[in-house]
Amino acid sequence: MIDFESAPSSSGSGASGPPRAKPLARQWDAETVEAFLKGLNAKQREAAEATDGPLIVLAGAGSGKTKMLTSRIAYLISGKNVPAHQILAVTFTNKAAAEMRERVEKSLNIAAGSFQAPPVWHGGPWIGAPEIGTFHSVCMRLIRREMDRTGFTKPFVIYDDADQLSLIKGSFEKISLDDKAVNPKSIQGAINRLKCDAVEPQDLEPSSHNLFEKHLKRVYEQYQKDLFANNALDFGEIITLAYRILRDHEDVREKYQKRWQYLHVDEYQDTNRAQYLLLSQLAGKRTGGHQNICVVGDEDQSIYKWRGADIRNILDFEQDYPGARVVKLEQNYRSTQTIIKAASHVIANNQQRKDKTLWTDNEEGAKLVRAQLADERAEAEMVVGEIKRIASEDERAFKEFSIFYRTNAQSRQFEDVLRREKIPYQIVGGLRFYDRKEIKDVLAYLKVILNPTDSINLKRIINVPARGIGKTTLDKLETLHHSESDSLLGSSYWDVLKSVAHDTSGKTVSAGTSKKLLGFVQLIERLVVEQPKLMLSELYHLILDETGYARELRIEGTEEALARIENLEEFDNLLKEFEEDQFVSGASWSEEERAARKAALLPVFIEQSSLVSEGDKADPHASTVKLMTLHSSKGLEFPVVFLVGMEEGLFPSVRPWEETPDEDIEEERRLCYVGITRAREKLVMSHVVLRRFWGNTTYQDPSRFFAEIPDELIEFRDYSTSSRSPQFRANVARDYGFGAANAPGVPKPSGVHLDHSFSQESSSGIFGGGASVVGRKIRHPEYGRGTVIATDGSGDQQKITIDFKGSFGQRKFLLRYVASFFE
DNA sequence: TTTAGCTCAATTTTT
DNA sequence: TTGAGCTAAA
Repeated sequence: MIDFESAPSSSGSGASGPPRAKPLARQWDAETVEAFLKGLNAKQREAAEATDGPLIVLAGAGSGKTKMLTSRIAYLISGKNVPAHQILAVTFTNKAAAEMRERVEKSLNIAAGSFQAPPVWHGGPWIGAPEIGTFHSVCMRLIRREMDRTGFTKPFVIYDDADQLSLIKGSFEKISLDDKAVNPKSIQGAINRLKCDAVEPQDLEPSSHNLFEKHLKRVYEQYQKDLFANNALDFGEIITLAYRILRDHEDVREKYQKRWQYLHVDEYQDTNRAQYLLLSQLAGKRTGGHQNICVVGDEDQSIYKWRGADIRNILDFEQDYPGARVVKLEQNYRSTQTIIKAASHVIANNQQRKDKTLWTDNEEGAKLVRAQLADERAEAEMVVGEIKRIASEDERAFKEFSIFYRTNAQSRQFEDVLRREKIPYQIVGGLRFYDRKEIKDVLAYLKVILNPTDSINLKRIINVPARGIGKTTLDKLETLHHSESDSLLGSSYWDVLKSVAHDTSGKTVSAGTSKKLLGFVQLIERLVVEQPKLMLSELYHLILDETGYARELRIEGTEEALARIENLEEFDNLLKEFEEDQFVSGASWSEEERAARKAALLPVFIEQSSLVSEGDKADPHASTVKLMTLHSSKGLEFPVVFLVGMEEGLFPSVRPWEETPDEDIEEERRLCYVGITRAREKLVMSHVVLRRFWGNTTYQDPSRFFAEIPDELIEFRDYSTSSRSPQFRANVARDYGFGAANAPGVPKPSGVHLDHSFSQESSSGIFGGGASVVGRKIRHPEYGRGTVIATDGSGDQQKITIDFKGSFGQRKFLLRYVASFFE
């Protein structure tokens, strides 16, 4: 391993060393340096120049924080003569990282791509480039550099959520835990939450009467072993492993504290506990860090609590880093005054926030619109109608419009109408390209070729396409595998598979079956041999040919199969593009260098594919209307925004059977704030009277967030009486036994429409007589076992507090909804 | 071994 | 309503 502390700061790379990005040997005169800072406002400039010591920048929506960050990095390099490689900047998305990299390069006026890590990376530094990447990519690089501290040896795979769930189900079997006793998905959720909090299995102390927690600890322990045995990491583990390396090895920690002298963290409000601890290892006082840490965030845009983001990280920064400088960026350059005022009024209802007031010099702009529609069909018609109208009246391109919804399920209505009207649209987010079945299948082949120890991907493809290896055979293999690993031989699933395939005695499986297995084993072995000789796309074609994957789909011939073939072709393009990227400007490379690059194609591609999201590629310039969830909208902006489904229960989202804590409502409110502040000029918010959910129909109240916007900023348009669809009428008639003529004025059942059988059963009141339920045990389908520790309210509104111990803690429920869960 | 029908569950998803 | 995952029949 190359010691990068003593590496020369000029490009004195050894004869056979890796190619390096060109060092920034340029001299910067004061005038040029000043030019970097000139475009900033006073606050932005203050933040950019406060380079030493802890700094927190509270950056409101649209306040130019990326501009500030990139100028700051450019200033560090040019004005402060900080070697570029001593600068680290972490973001959450690849897109944000790419943008930052690009903009720093641009302001330093150096060729785009100079900051790209060399594709073939041998563990040394690339002098002259700041390290800009996502938490996950930065941690992966660290882990790879320090691989000898981890026990991992081979190229590892990164398991996504689906892979993780499969592995967890396997862990259940290994410890003979019935997946009906606890739901593997809730265990998965709990494990991931624990990882976000950097809690390891040995830290858990399950109380003796809490079954869920006991199971959790056992599964978590086994799961960690299984991950290791598969040479696999999950997303949470990438962060926690990097953290543990730094925490447990002083020399490594010191090395990185020296290496990265200036830390930058974007979207700090979304960091979780593990990420927080990781940063403390690099910068913290207690760990001997330099404390040159600049975090940028907006507590009002923290919308990932449910994924472990800990809002305290941003709220408590000043305590964590005493003497921290605080700079607020409050001027918004994006939206009209009306939009900013509305957003500020909404967010002012939150308790958990810092004192920060967004303002703008922009013009007042049009009033917001609140539109009430009869049902979701009418809502979609209205939105698309408005898009057409505004597009022609204001001469706007379709790319200037966007539709935000709370849940993905809402997109369908809009898609239907957009398609009918032949308006080009694009769904941002949604199902990732890499999550499609056929892509996961071919990726699984690639991953297995790289790392046959990876049992999850091996099992995925062992009978895909169908080659006559059925459940019975798989069960036998599984049993063998378990007993083998018990005997500490440490054989992988792949080893077991090979030995069974070569066993023609007919003892374990029939001769016919072992022949089929052998066919598969030889296929993989052939591919493993061919891999280093081939370009990635050639290998891919070989896989498709040898397995007959595409052939099968072509024979199937259904529309779905054809779509899959298209995706496989798209994947081919992607591979070719990737190859070209890896070989740009490679004319002068030696044969060895070329061979090394070729061999590295597969591992580099695999890792990259595991760490990218669809959103990274969504083309903002394509002239299409963009549809996305509110979560995906963060960081984007559009001239015209439609915020749909603004109804109680849907947005803010509420689970009717459970009391919603204020914190959750606050998070929904932040989501609303994010949505509103995406709009530059026009914002239309809509809600419907009647909405169909999973087959049944409910009356919807308008979202409480409307009430938080002052009347003078918003115009109300009621389309619900004129736009009633036949479906609407039919539903009202069916559900309420009267014609639609009465409907709009009808006394609305408040809140959510209840399922009659359910509410009747519970109101008959097994516990209605006032008998205390405190101390009773309950088994909740989602949270497992718990004990009632308190009640309040009475009658229909009686609530109980249940302590689930473990990671779910105490939760409040309406008694009538959980009455049937008592043991 | 495959597949047709059944049950069950169902926010948000940067990596 | 939709989809995934599982059991019972071909």
